[in-house]
Amino acid sequence: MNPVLSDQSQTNAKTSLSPYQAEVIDLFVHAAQALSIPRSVGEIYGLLYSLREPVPMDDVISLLRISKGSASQGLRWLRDIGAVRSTYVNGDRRDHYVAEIELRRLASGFLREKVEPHLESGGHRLARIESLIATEADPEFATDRLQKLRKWHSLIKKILPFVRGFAKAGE
Amino acid sequence: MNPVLSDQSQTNAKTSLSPYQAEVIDLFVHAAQALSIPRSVGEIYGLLYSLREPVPMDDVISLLRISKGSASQGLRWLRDIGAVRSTYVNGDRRDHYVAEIELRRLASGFLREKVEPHLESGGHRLARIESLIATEADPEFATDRLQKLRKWHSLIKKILPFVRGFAKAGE
DNA sequence: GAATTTGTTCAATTTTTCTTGAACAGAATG
DNA sequence: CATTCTGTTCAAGAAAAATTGAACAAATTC
Repeated sequence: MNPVLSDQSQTNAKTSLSPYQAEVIDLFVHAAQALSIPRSVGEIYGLLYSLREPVPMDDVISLLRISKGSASQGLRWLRDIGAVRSTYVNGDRRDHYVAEIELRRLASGFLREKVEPHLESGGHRLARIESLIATEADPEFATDRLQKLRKWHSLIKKILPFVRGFAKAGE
Repeated sequence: MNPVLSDQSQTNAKTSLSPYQAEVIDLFVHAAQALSIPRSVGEIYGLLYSLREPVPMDDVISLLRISKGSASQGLRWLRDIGAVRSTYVNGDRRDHYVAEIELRRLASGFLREKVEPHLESGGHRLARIESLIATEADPEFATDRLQKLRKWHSLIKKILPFVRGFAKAGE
């Protein structure tokens, strides 16, 4: 029998992964690297993705052999973007986590938390650039470039809701 | 007169930025950080974006005060995704660089070089996961999750051309 | 064809980011 | 109310990524 799925009491955390699980985790670790997301975050999400049942942080720690700190921070990161949610499990006071598997949720949480703030600050920077154009030797050229930047900025803002919508349509 | 735009011979590289240029560079440095692109790459692109005339690598080095190695690697990175192109300048045998300012080009070069390879390798990983499902204790559940991964994969592949198209439409 | 100019490469270093684990705070238990 | 359990925080250490600069190769000049 697969040791990962065997019955274990609350005090004996699970400690080994099936080959299938290892491969799923590997997939998410690579995806995380592609998006410059910490490896441990990819591992945790991959683990939860491979599991049917909610698991407590202790299992995340023992199965992935990562530290308590990493597990706690990684789960927080995932909760913040809505990629993971915690669930009540009868008779166990610890939080138990499950992966959120709707791409739409992942994408929109990621965009909201990790992309939109940058667009926000980009808007302020554009305003500052504008205020400096007057001091420039070739204000006409500078103005033209600023216009183009503004166009990019608004274009990207328009793409975001669409990406969300696409993810929704695909569910 | 703005020292950056003053006449200087080929042997006297430019050494100072206008406030406007500094601000444009700052914008791109932050954008680069958001995309996890090296700071120096953002600086170089920002500098070229702020300039009307093509400049040689020497000017990139002296204006940004970065090393020859960084400038060379950064320009290569930008050339690879098509964000920068080199231009012939009469009477000077050095390469001169200009920023490519069409968002469409930037986006599609970036997707081609930095995103698609990951999707490619993701396809292989999905196949490997499939081959391991048989060994799993709960193959039904595993199959279901694999299906969802495949859906994500193909959805993302469908979004890419669209993002390109959007960028094009906005020019 | 020697000397100079231009640009690349890569090992060493610096900087940044991630991870660890111990200390801590709050909640639950007995 | 002392003890245990659960989870967070953060300073220190480890790992990863970016930057530097010197060595090199190739092209150009004289």
